[in-house]
Amino acid sequence: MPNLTRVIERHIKELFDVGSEEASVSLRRKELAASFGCVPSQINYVLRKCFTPERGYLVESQRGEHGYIRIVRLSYEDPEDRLKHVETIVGDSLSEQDCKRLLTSLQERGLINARERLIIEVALRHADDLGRSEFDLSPYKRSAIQAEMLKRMLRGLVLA
Amino acid sequence: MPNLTRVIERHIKELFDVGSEEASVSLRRKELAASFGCVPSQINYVLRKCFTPERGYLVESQRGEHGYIRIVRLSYEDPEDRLKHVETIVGDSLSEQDCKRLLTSLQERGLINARERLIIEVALRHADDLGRSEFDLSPYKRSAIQAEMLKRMLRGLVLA
DNA sequence: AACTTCAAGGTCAAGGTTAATCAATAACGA
DNA sequence: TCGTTATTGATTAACCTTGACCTTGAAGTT
Repeated sequence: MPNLTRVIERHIKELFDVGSEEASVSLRRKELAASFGCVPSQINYVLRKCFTPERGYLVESQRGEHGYIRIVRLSYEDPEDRLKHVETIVGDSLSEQDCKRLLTSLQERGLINARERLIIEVALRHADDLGRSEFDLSPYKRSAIQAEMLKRMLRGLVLA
Repeated sequence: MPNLTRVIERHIKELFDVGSEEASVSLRRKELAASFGCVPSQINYVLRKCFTPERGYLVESQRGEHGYIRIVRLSYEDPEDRLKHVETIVGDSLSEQDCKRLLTSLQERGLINARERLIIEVALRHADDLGRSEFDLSPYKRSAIQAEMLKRMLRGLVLA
């Protein structure tokens, strides 16, 4: 028997499929857990593990009576290859120059637009600022952090 | 039967819509409560929960005879005002919850879209991850870093 | 003007319901 | 075996609803 987390992940993804065009699904944590015979917090584990922004999902929830968990999908599944492509380009560390070149290239190919690029550049710059002035990190370490951050941001986006 | 709070929230928001661009609506607590068959303090709960500054609203009221409650929808017309509003709400540090509320509100008003929100959340998450697991920062410090990063990311977007 | 009335709205805490978190443990895979 | 991933359950936090009690302020009364 495959592990429960995978089963639940697949089940949730199927909920998206039946709604074909549906970009979000709602569920009740307690019921879902009951239907899989597991403890409710198992659902949180699956969400934290598989339905992250980095994978193109946003999760919102409500407690109390009429509580729910809603999962919004912003991208279609299984663009693993494109994803790999991005990771290869970014690598483990990249210079400011490389970063700019990459973003320009993505923008030219229509994978991101000007506003999206702006957010990304601001975030990376801030991380770099902090790394230098607050934590006194080496240039290499800072560029490694930027690379990781860039990959995460692109992961969720490039899929769509 | 969806929960009462949501129903009342939606009802109040519709009052804004019918007034087409009206910046505020007035209502009487007792009457509104009666029309929904609930206790008057339920109205206060809805106001406290749904019509807060981070969601883009202000509430003022008058007691005594001829009392009333007025709900003002903050104007997002002027870019400078929007920026000021964002900076006020974010401040030096803000909870995960307030962050989500602000982003939701900005998204509802069309100031950011889902993809933009996704990048923002990824960047904040990554900063938080790093702060915790790599640099062992206190929760307050992490939230301060996230606040600064959020303000920077929104600055360019909100002014556009 | 000072006082009283009383019709508004405000506050708070209790009680029930549901989701999130976290740390400990178990299971798995290299 | 060792490190990662999965699972669990106890605790915590968030949400909704209600109702008892408090505060304010306009209008009437003296």
